[in-house]
Amino acid sequence: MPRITLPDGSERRYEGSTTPAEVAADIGPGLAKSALGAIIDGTLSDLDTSIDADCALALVTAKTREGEPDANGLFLLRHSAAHVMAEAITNLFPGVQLVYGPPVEQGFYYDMAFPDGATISSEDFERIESEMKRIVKEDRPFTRYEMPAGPGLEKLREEGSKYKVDNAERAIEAGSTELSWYATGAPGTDWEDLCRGPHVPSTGRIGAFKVMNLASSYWHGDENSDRLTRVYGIAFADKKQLKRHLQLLEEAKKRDHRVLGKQLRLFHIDEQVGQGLVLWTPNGAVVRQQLQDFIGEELRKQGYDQVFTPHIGKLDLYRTSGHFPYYQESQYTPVIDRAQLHEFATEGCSCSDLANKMDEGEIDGYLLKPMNCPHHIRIYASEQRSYRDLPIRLAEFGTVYRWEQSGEIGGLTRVRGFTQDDAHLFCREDQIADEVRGCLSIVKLIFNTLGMTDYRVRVGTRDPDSSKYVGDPTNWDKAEEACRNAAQELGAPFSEEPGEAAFYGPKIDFVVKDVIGREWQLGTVQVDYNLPERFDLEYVGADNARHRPVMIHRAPFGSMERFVGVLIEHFAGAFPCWLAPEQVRVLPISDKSADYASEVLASLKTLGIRATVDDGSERIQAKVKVAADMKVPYLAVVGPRDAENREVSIRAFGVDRNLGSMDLDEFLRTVAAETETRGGTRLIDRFETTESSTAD
RNA sequence: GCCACCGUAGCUCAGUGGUAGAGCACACCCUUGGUAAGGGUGAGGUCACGGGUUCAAGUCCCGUCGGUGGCUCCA
Repeated sequence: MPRITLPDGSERRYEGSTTPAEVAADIGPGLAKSALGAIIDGTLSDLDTSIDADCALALVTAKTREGEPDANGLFLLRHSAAHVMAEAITNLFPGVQLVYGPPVEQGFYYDMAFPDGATISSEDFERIESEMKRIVKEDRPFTRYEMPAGPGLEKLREEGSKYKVDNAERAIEAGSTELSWYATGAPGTDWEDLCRGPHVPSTGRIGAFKVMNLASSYWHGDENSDRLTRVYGIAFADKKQLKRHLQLLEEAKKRDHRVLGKQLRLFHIDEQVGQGLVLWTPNGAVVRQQLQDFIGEELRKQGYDQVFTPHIGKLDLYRTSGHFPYYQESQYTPVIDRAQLHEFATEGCSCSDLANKMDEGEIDGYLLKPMNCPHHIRIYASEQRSYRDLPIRLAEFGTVYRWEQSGEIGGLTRVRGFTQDDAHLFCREDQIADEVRGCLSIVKLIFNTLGMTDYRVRVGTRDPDSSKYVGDPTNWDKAEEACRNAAQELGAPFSEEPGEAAFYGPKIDFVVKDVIGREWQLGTVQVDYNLPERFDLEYVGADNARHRPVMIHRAPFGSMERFVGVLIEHFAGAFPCWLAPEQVRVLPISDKSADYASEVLASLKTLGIRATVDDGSERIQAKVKVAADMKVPYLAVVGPRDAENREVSIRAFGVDRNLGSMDLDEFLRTVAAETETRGGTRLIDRFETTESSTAD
């Protein structure tokens, strides 16, 4: 006699076994109609799962009470939609082998292997969708059936589905004694798929869906294994939600830093220069420079020393650091002495001979630096260091070059040449905790100033079962503890990921999302026991003996390229006044106010404010529109009335009206103060406004 | 690197094997106006590049370069 506890605490008793569907029907016909699945003692389950014992039960519907899509409801819908899509594709493309089709954050996908010669393209999406519509319209029930592991495997082998056999074997290895299938309709006659479930009750419950795009993937994610075709789709409970989702995607496109980068002329990537090599145009250069000034100022306050180092270094340097031998495939090919190269050529040396000689150190070329640390290390090693000198903090906006795979490059977020806000701290063991904390305090300050609160922190610690790590385990424990504590103090969501430490030390990573939901690692703080060893670094201790310092690598924003890319999307291109390429645009009403306009402009420039004047012959409406398109924070409209009173009429980006006039000197002072305080005080706060963010 | 799609004016994009198009931007002229585009005229093209098929290619085929989405990778 199961006793069922509902989320509100109420209880229901049943004679013999029951199902969530029955419970839903008992609660009300509306719920019975809208229920998609159930959570039984915390496990998401089918609506017709039989309940024989006491349990806690929550029914899952497509929407929460607030009318938002329910995460579990979406999971069920999308998982089920994946089946429907797979059936549709199987019907349309005979011979397709199914691999794996889970729901994911942005919808669902199904991996499949097409028979030799067969291909699918986005032109097929419409056909697939019509076929899916047919299946949905038939409203066939998702029917689960189970078989013991042995016969189940036998069945799959007979069907010749290599990938499904593999899936089943993995499930059995993981402890399953039974395999389950879901038929869309009647087992034996209708389409079916090996699947753990759960699913919505019937295909008709999938209210709205769309096949989104195609991609390739590898079986087991292994590039040496079979290449699979992955078809992505999205599903919602109703058409309205789907429409909203597609609209949001459109909106997101407008925030895309690649789109805004062109529109606002922030940067340019040129085919003739090279893939993944960013040209910072004047507007973007302002944003970057402002950030660098900000970061640099904070670093000086925290006792960092600025250094500059060249873009290349001897190959041997990177042999010592280990970069060249271990990460060769992600570096640009070394630059080799012309005479030496010529000599080898006349000897008839082959390319592979050359590569070998390079590996073995018989050729000493130069490498475009993949990291800044070796140069900074040589600065540390250039003088005798005492324990009293530590910590030594060497900072540089250092440009590094990495040979990223061509398919991975794009926009500002993944490039081949980038400038890190890099620094290396050389310290004593007992200073690690303080130094790590110091690194994070800069991150916190800058993220707060920019209003970037939507980031998460990963703490990578070592895998206790592995022996790949260098350094003393008790020191590791201390360093990990320092990272953990510092991350916690930061106040952002953080996760500890055992096994994610580098072999040379634990690390803290900062991760943000872009407009299309992709996560990007920005900065990192890494404790390093390895490089000081490799370079035989030392300092003289209070005991007059030589000791090994510990290094901390830290680039809290990762690279200026990626960070500015993320920042463009964060602000949707509408930078706060202190960062904006153009802070103020002066708009004369007509030629009659041209003289006053140039006077205003000159005053702004004298104060170092980035300003321009729009002295075209357009009407003021057009000038306002054009300035709004460029997302200029403040517009100073000047006409005869303003000139007479030595005032300007102010308009701010995001506020769709004239804010009124202000005394010219006061305006100048206020904008200058806003710039100086990096938004600490703002001109706009002097007006009663409700800022809208949808001004474009 | 792999799979799919894409590359036409400065930008955003139409274009059915048969004369290269639009809007915006740009130049010039008219308009001198008070807060999200006044009006006119004009200039602007090796249709990414290289081959091929065809009487004829922006359009079809192959290759290269570049872009987009995903996979893999990211010290």
